[in-house]
Amino acid sequence: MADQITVTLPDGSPRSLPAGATAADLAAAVGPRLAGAAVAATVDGAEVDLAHPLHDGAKVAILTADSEAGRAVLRHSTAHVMAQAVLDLWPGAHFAIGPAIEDGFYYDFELPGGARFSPDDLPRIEARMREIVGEGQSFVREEHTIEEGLALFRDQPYKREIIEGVAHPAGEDDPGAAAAEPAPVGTGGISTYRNSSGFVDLCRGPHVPSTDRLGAFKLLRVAGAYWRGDERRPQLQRIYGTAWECDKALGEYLRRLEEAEERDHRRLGAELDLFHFPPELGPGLAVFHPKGGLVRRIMEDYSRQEHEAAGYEFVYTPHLSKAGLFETSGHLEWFADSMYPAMKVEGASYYPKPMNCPMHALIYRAQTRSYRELPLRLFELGTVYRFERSGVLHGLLRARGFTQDDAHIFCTPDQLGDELASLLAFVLRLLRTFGFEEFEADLSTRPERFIGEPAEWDRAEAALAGALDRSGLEYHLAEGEGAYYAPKIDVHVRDAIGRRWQIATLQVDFQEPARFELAYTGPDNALHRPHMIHRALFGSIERFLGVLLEHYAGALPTWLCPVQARVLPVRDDHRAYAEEVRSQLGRAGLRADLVEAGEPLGARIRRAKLEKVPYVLVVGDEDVAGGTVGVNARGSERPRRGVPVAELADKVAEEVALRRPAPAWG
RNA sequence: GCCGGUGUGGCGCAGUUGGUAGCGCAGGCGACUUGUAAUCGUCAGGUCGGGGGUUCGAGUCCCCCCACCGGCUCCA
Repeated sequence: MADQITVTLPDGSPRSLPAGATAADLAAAVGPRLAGAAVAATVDGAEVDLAHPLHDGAKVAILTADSEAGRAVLRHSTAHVMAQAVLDLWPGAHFAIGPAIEDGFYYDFELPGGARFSPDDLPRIEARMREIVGEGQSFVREEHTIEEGLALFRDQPYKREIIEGVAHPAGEDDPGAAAAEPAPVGTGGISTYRNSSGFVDLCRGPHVPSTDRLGAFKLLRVAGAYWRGDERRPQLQRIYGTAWECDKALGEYLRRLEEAEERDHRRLGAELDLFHFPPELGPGLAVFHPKGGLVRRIMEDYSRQEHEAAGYEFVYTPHLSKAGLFETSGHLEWFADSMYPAMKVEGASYYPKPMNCPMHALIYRAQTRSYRELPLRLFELGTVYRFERSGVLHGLLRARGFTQDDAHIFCTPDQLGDELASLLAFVLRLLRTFGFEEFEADLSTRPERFIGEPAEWDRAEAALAGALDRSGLEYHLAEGEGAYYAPKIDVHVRDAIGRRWQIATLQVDFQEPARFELAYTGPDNALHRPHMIHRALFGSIERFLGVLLEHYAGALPTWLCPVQARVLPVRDDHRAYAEEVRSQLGRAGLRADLVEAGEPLGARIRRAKLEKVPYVLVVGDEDVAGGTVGVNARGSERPRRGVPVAELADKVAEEVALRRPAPAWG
């Protein structure tokens, strides 16, 4: 009826438009710059194409390419163009799903005749994509019935399967389906996008109006990926790519990838002579060299010190156990495939332990316990062995042998809340000491397969949630992600370049105490079942060191450095003074070494820098005369000359004592 | 485990259409004695991840295995 409609912009201001106006019209009405940057829109919170007609009273926001939501549209559209290119180049190829992901996109394909992509195919596909982009093909949305959709994709089994899923929502039978790509519209129909060349893809949208809006993209790698994430289903060929709003943003992203590569802890571990994985030992088994051993020992000593202060008692348990222990705990029933197989000795089966908890339960059970002893906190740097599948190993971050800073807290139901709250505080304090500032937690709840009673799980989950609420820590609910015996809180950190690492874990277990028949005598003189908290703060020492190396790009805080200072005499005749400086630093509790004047000073400085030594100390004529050193601190612009040795020693010793994350003079 | 890729002296790399392995760094030795990211010379070091095959002859072609890398699946 009315010729005009009124819509509301994100800032709350109303805007009148002719009836039938689209989101693109709105963008144009606001201004040419917005019209140029627009890639899609949201109407009442739902994402739509720019060609979407607006209704009266709609709340509309224009999505631009430089926002996260806008980039997601861009990436999704780029994925479609990639699919179009692949289907052009491999007639008869099947295509499956192609969503936007963080920093990019992928699309899964199945090539005719079981063919596979090779890395050489990526440039060919990219070239075809650039042609499509150059042609400025429009994305045209169409709505179809299920029947029409099935007919349209008669040669595309994966698309048909998705459509069937829309027709008959499987719900809980098919959890993987919706995860990767949102269902292509809900109720009884599907939507597609047709490019002007005739390429049609099943898709919920929205898309950019035309392929000419794309261009800052690059295909990165090919990989195998199971259809619907199910390893019993066919494995498809996945191509990963990245796409950005402009070449500059693309370039910055590619540089970030290079930077991440330079931070690779496996590479740093070799360069800094910290550890390696000898093939003779087998996959996933590391040895620590003297320097790596030193870093590790400092970490472990610090951990022990903090645990002692927090009321933990130290225990030691063996690496092996007879099978019965892991039958009692349930590990053999649940994780036998991920355990090293048994060795048979004297008619018994012995397994390397995959966890420490059953042994700690035995220590608890070694005597009758009174409520007065609780909470009982048993701590161990316990080395465990897990037979991880060969394809998942990843340096120290995923190894087959590793050491947990593991503890089990046995407590009464009344004590649970306070224990959990103080544990969360403990974790954050520890992680801050190691230079992490941003934390996120996941609360993982009862999985589909579990032991025990749902009511117990509910109580355990409530205890964890309560502790999180008290801590003020931001957290996400990870439903069904708990361990088979307990719900858990996983604490993640963000590293220096924004990557998220899972570090600590904290689990409330009502099951193992029952399986091991643990008990304590209460004030009522009756037997009660204790609760058991499993917790590891570093998680794995090895893994945590790997994360630290990536976080600091190998430039560890001074307190953790194997060599904290290196003294370099300018000439041989400064050697005696240099030795005096070195030993003075040693007396101040610092780890300092000395490199003689066998090669030019510049070369020695360069080597020290490559080894990321925090303080390079040069001593020459002036220093011998004045009792000073030249201080070249890691990360500083220029060296300082003439610093009194005592002053330097004090400053660095203080930095170490305070465990500062970077050289004080940096 | 699955898909793809890679595997040459401690490390980083070169090795044309198959004809019996090179370079840089690191290391040893010698010289140089040096004020803030690579001094010069010299020596030594590999049979080319392992095994099998094709060939007169294989680092270079084929097969099997192993390890590593990138993903997928998994992660108590």
